[in-house]
Amino acid sequence: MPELPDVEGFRRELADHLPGRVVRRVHVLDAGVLNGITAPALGRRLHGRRFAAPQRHGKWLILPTDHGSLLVHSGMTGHPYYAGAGAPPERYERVIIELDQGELRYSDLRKLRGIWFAEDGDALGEIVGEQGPDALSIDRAGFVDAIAARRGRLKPVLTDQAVLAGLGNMLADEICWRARINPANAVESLTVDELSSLHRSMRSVLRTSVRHGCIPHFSGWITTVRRVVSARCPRCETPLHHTRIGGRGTVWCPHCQLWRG
DNA sequence: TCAGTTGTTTATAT
DNA sequence: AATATAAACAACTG
Repeated sequence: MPELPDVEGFRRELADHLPGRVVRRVHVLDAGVLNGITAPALGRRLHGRRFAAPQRHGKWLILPTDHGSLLVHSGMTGHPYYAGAGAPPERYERVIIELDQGELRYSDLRKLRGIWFAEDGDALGEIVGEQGPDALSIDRAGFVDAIAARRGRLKPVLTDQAVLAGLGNMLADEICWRARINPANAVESLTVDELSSLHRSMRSVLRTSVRHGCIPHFSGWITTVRRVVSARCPRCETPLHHTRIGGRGTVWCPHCQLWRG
């Protein structure tokens, strides 16, 4: 599930509870979510540390303390959250960090990504890898700069975190559909107007999604019907096409989003 | 039983 | 150097 809007929702929730909290004890229920650090070492690093305000870049959640940062990438199924002490556990709880008030928890069904610890900014940069500008805050000129220098098909470029950080498979389809551009079109083929339209669609889709903490299931959104068999375009009723672009399931309207290679 | 899945990395090929 | 593809990671669901 987690793309930029979900992670921003996690950040918002933690921002209400985490700043100022001090780590009392770390319980690693499943070390499979830890990366580059053992459970005892994580306990030593975090013990007594005080959390500051949580931050986000793309799909990365950054939880700074007074010495080093906890980094969380939720993969497809991860959920970092704050819980009052004694709150019932989620189904796939993996880590519980006891605080002086309440707990910071991480649950994750599939464990595709997980948790890292960065001692400093250099370590953080190594862990998150090359990241483009955050999709939520980029302006039109920055968007065009990031996208237009690339070649290849539009969708894989939009979802490349080194180009633009935060967009995932579903957001990319929603944005392309909103902008009436085929996700398989070559980036080189995009006109100035189409790039502007893409940026406008991205802003609009992100703003609404961030407000909801996820891509909303509204009628009039293509995401809502992407898994429905024989689904039709919410705009023109043409049967939607399903294909695979860049190895990912992709849905688009053959009438609204003309293909030109 | 088998295909598919909202994310990313790695290896291999073009 | 960039881009494309497939497989792998893990644990489900239909």
